[in-house]
Amino acid sequence: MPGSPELPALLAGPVLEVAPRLLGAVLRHGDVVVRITEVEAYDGANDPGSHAYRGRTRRNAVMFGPPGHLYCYFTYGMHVCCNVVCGPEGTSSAVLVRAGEIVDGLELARERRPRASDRDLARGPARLCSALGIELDHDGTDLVAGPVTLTLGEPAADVSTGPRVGLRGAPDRPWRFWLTGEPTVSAYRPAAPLRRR
DNA sequence: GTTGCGATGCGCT
DNA sequence: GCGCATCGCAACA
Repeated sequence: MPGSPELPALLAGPVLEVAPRLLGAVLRHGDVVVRITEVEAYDGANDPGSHAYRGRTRRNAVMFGPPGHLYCYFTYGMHVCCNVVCGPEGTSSAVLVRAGEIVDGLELARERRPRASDRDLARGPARLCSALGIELDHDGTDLVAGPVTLTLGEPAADVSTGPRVGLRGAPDRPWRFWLTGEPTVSAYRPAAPLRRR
């Protein structure tokens, strides 16, 4: 099922305007469909918290490309997280998809995450990718053509904002957005200091 | 609900 | 080598 052809134009605006527009949008991969409930904005070269802050590398190359593509990365030795690339081509901003509600394909999502409650199936960026079956191979996916597709809805009516989760290197900016009152929004954890081994 | 900590491997300095 | 846009589990409140 292809996405809407006007998606890239809708995502080409400033990241702080695009990020809240993704709340309530629908991310689909095969039979599993997620309604996005929580995101974070990353402002490319201007943002010490962004993977693109120190310039282009092989890993972050997709962030520098056109909007409407998926940037996937591997972290903590075992997890995949995904972002929606936004802003005009040549800039490097993106929106991390942090959490969502499964709205279709519940059985398959449960198979992929057998120990999670339904509320936790896509509560957290790595959990969301796991439930959707998104892997590193999906880095660079065109979100109109698929296999992963994004469909925007109407702008959300009740949006909350706060500091981003788990960053050590960046000053706190209120660039996390979520649907107020949603039970599927991930619990806030401030960045933890390093522990000795 | 909270806090503490180990798992795990790649990207980058 | 060091650090990481995390998670699941155990223990506690």
